[in-house]
Amino acid sequence: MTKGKDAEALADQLHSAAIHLLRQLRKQDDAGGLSAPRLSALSVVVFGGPLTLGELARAEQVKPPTMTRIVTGLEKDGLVRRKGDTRDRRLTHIEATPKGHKVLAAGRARRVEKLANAVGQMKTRELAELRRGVQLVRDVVASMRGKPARSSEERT
Amino acid sequence: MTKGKDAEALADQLHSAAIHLLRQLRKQDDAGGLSAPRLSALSVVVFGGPLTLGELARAEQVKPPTMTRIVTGLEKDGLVRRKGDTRDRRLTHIEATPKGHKVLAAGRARRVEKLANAVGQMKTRELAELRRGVQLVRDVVASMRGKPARSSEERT
DNA sequence: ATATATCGTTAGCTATGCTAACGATCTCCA
DNA sequence: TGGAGATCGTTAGCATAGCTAACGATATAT
Repeated sequence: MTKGKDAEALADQLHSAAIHLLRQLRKQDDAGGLSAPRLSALSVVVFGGPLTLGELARAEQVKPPTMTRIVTGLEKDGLVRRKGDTRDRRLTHIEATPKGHKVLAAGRARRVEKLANAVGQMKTRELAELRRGVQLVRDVVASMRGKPARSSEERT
Repeated sequence: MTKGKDAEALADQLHSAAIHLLRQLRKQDDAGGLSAPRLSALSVVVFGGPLTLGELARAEQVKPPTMTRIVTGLEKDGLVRRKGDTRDRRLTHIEATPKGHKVLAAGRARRVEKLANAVGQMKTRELAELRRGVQLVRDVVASMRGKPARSSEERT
């Protein structure tokens, strides 16, 4: 079946493209003092309202200790705040500061500075195709996340 | 201009999708003892023939010290070999061992185990769209790599 | 009231990325 | 020919991110 071969080649290309894209974007992010994981977490907090640390960890698909450190870093930079919960005092709510909002906006502008240069020169048609491709990648990630991989045998 | 807004939103989604995709894939890679950077470097060596360390670093868009360590790790696992150059003894050529070839193949199979599960269930039409999207991402990365970002003012 | 479960943190490991500085080697030119 | 300067890979040292294991504080259920 050639469909399987296609999937295989596509997997590699997707993998490689993702790696190289992130390496490029990180250069921009670093310039603004925000690493990719921090930026991603901040973005969730800004748009997703206040969250507990555990929720944030799950959203970012990371273990709690890792999120603890990311949040600590963001807090040290004054981008988010920790707030205790009066009802359940085990919980820590994370919320974005005004500075967090500003920095996120600035960071996006900086990233887009480069991407817009490349993407802005694309034809409208290509833009639509790219958007479609991104959506498909999101679907793929979601379905990987949900179900465990079936073995070749089961897949028959 | 709505095109710019589109590009901005698309940049974020692309960024986020790349991060989450790699997080998923890394789980599989780790199972085989190969992290994403090592796998990527090994892949270049296997398919790109013997390379010097510097060439490999440039191919992977990484600084030489970083590549030194990645290669050291791969070498310790018996996946690549360092070979001196008789003419220019400053150079170190990196070549894949038979085991390197085998492990690369196995690693790809493992990744595809999951991706194929998701991708294999896609309609042929969606497969084509995804492939197109990946190609566009590669183009975007390439054009980011080539030219420095022009400022908003210059872009007019 | 006590046992169990949950939440976030700390401690400690490995890996990736960087810059700075160095030793070895090559190249070029006086 | 010989010395200055460039190039290559490595080492050293720093920061970040990911993990597991173990713990203290708090909630919940029996």
